[in-house]
Amino acid sequence: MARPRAFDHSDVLERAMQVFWSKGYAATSLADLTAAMGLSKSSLYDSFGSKHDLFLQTIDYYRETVTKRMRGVVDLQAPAGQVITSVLRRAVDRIMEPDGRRGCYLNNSAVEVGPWDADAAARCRAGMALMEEAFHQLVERGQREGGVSTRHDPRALARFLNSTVNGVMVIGKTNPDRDVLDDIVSVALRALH
Amino acid sequence: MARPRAFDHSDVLERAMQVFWSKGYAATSLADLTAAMGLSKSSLYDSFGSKHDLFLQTIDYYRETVTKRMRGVVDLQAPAGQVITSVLRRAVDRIMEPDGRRGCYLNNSAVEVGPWDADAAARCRAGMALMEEAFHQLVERGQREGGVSTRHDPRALARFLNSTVNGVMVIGKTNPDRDVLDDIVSVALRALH
DNA sequence: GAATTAACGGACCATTAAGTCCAAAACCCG
DNA sequence: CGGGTTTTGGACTTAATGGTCCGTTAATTC
Repeated sequence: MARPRAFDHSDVLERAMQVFWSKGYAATSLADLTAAMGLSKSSLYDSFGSKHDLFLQTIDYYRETVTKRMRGVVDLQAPAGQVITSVLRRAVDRIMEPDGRRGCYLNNSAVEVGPWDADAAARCRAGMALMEEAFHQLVERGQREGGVSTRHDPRALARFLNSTVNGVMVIGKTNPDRDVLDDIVSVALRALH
Repeated sequence: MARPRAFDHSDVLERAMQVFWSKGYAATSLADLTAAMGLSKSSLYDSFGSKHDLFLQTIDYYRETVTKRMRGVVDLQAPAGQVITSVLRRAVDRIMEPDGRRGCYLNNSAVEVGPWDADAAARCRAGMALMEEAFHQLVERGQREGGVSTRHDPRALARFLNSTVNGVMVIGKTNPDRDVLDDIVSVALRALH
């Protein structure tokens, strides 16, 4: 009866996110977006509303993908202490990759746009909460298994780990030096064991 | 013979920095700047070159004031371990103040503008290095005095502390909850002692 | 093949931004 | 007072930007 959707919605959303991620919200123009998404301006407005609406949708999209990935990590069979270690180490690895020093999307967005964009800020906060929650589950399991020190409240450790990841992201953004980031992670991990 | 400068250069620079700090670079318009600085557009361009030049100068200015403050902190008579503790705690206090959740100026600027502004990024990196250096001196002294664990290299601890401060800033920006920040600092301090 | 809907191209608009320029005014000091 | 400077106000330019609109084209189903 009619023409079906010719482009994959979440694929296009993903590409929009990549642009915002690389350039930031304000520095991204509609021309950048249409180029990256392979969409005409009219289609963009038809499907996503506006630049700002699109931006909010990319944050939601990011949160969902991260949620999925984190769920996979939390459900891993390995001892939770080791899982936490490898999560931190992989964060460092990713920063050292060519396109990795863009930092964390939630982090970037919250910093750039938070002060004047309550909608975006709320979404970022929700995303951060999910990260903390994932760490929380890992820490609880780690403490039961014995791989993680019980000197601290699991909630406190989860918050600390979340903060550490974000700290690494920020430091890595200004100074992507492997030795520096490894030092940070080493000390942080010491606090867990 | 002639009219002396009618405004205080660094005072005006300070105000410009406050605006950039609160709104970010891109979201700050010339109108915002002239209003806050109490200067006409012509004077602004005469004295500072351009919006972008002005921005770079505010980063330099910030670095200098922070350097001074940090030097004062490093030279404090109290045991270095206690000084470090109070530095972290004060960071949390400042975030809880009404205008404190703006985060760290270097941090914000690096995140927002770093990807496309090499000049600003370099200045931010230099500022971060100064912070790390201050922590380094404190840690070394703390280890000599016995208040800081010698299990880690002083450089590694300095980097860790610097990262922790930045992590706290970012978390505090998205979720300014005192309990969360206190948890982070408590765990981090445990790693030192 | 006709009806229906998705997507495009691109002209068009309104707004706002940064930046320039210059004549007038405010100011200080000899 | 008057000469030399600083600072101002505001008109003006230039160049993007986000956003709207609509006629056209393409794809799909009945």
